[in-house]
Amino acid sequence: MSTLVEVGRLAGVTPATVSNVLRGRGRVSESTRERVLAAVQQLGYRPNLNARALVKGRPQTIALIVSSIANPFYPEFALAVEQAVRKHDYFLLMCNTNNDPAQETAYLDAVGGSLAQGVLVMNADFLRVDELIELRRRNMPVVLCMWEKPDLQPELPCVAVDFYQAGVIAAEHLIKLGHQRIGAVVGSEPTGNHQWRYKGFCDTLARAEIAHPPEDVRFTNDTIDAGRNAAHGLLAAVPDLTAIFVSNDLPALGVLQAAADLGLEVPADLSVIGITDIQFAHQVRPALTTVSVPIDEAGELAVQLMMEVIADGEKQVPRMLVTSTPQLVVRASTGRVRRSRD
Amino acid sequence: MSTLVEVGRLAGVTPATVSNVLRGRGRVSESTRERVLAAVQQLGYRPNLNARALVKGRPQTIALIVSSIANPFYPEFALAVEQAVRKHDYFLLMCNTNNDPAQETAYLDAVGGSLAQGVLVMNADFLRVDELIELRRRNMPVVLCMWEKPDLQPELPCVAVDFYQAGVIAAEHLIKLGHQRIGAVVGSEPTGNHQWRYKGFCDTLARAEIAHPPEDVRFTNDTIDAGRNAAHGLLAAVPDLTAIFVSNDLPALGVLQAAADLGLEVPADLSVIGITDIQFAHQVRPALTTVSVPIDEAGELAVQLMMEVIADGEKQVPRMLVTSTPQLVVRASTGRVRRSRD
DNA sequence: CTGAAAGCGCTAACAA
DNA sequence: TTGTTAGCGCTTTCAG
Repeated sequence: MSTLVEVGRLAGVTPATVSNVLRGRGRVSESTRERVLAAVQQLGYRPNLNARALVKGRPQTIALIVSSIANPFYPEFALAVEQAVRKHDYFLLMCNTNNDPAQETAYLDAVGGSLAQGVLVMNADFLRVDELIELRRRNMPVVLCMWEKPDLQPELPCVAVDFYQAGVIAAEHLIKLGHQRIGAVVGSEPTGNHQWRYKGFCDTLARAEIAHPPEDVRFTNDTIDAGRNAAHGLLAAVPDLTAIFVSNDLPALGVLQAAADLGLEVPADLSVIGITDIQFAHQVRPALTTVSVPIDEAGELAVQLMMEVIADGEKQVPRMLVTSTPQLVVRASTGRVRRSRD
Repeated sequence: MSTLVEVGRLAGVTPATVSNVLRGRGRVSESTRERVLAAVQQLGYRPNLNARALVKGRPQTIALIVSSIANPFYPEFALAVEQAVRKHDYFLLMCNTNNDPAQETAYLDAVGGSLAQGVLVMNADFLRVDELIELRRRNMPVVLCMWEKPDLQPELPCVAVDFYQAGVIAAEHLIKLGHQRIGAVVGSEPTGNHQWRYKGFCDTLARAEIAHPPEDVRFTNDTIDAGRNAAHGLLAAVPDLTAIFVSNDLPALGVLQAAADLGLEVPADLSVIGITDIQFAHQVRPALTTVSVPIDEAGELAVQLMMEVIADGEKQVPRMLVTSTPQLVVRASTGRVRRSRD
């Protein structure tokens, strides 16, 4: 690993000059520039990013904290974020807390130790928000990535997706198809992450004067297996459901499986709709009808907001960027009510 | 962001002493230790990792280069790597080249500029291996993560998975079920990444004296869509296939879809087997029979090898760590030959 | 247009 | 047991 002074020595100039030609600062004569560039080439010089980060006070790194990359939604988002971050010449540090508070603390400490210039946080739920606010107080830029409630500004800058509206859209679709008894599988606690989606769904049903008694809903986890189990329970308890609203695609895939297990035809016997539109949604059979959320856009906005926050420095006023509205994507898992099951 | 000197000032000692208590080096009296710790607490001090990296010559960061995190296999592996890396107190830098040479070069340059202490490379294929060897010559530890040919040592240290054997296992399973005309969908060029898997398959067929003419194979890409299209073509051209070997789970999922499209019952009309056992393999219906490769183990071995290489310093002898053998996982997509299709 | 010098925050001898 | 010193590789005034 050669250094600036070695390059300088080879080119017969001082390190300062090398630094200048390398970043196009200061006026340098054509001849020295060429000599320097040649030396750089010859030595295969690469600037030491740590040294640079040290003198600049902050590294060219943004951390993305997610609870688990195992959920296929996160990689999709992480990819979007990474691309966006690269456009601004930053690097992405992946931080999987894996729902482990110890990991999370370790990451936050490291980031606080200027391992990164800012933190993008995916699942504010799984993190002790206090720690984030604490971090922010230390002038560490923090941006929340997937705030689910656009009409409620959290204490930190965030990118919001209108998941309430996604719930509304899903419900409207089902209602329009003539469904009158619609079950729900929610991939979180009643007061958890998915509550707004469910609320959008419920409010819409109420507006259409469609009954939705408490036994028609199951609260569970955000996984395929959980979705399948919940659907089994739900369908056993309430056999005359003709449709199920699921708060996320992953459990929706599980509901689809439960239908298959029970010999139910989708959508003839049962319609299923999810939310998010992860890649796999259109790769299962029957392909999943869902309400797509703008993942890439959210990633880009998050990074954009991060850049603003970084630029603003001290006066980090909490701010919210809202993505475009989720969109209905009709595929094969929803259809008109045809007949009641026997 | 407070610094060592500030902490020292508050505790009435010099930065060196603070450094010592913080890392348990040198003998420090109990009383000063306590005073220092209190000061650290009070100021919320976090060591500046850049400064540390600079003086130590290398940061606590390992880079993982993958061609695209969009392929669901990579996140699974990335997760495993991240966990392993954390166990050694390193951080993981995610580097998605996205099959873009410019990105790749940018990453490699950055890593060369000591953004990371070592590089884990997922898809040696997509990278100009020369660049990696060049990097290694600069004393940058490089480890290849998923070498497919255990009996051929590449020029760099690597973790190998016996994919040839995986092909053998898949073929044996199909043969044992009585299949005599077995098609193949390979998710790479004939000389690409998946060639060894396919070779294992072919050799096994030959050993069993089962014919496998060239028209029974399709070479395509490693995606669901590609698998589906290839299967459509294959089944149209060779209708009397009773089973299809697929070199990876993703295209195997596509083959399953093609079967559904064509009204073929799996496995009654057609058996399908994949390789890898990604999470989704058991979450589609019919669940995919596959040959599982030890993803977590590969991740751990890769990191372990990386630690060795880092410790060894100069004398980086190329070395290979081989994971345990892939295992047959029988699910619902393969079965005995029942009848020929009409 | 180029050089000299200081300093980012930390660690690691070596002194005291 | 603690302090002093030097320096990691780079950027950035400020002089020349």
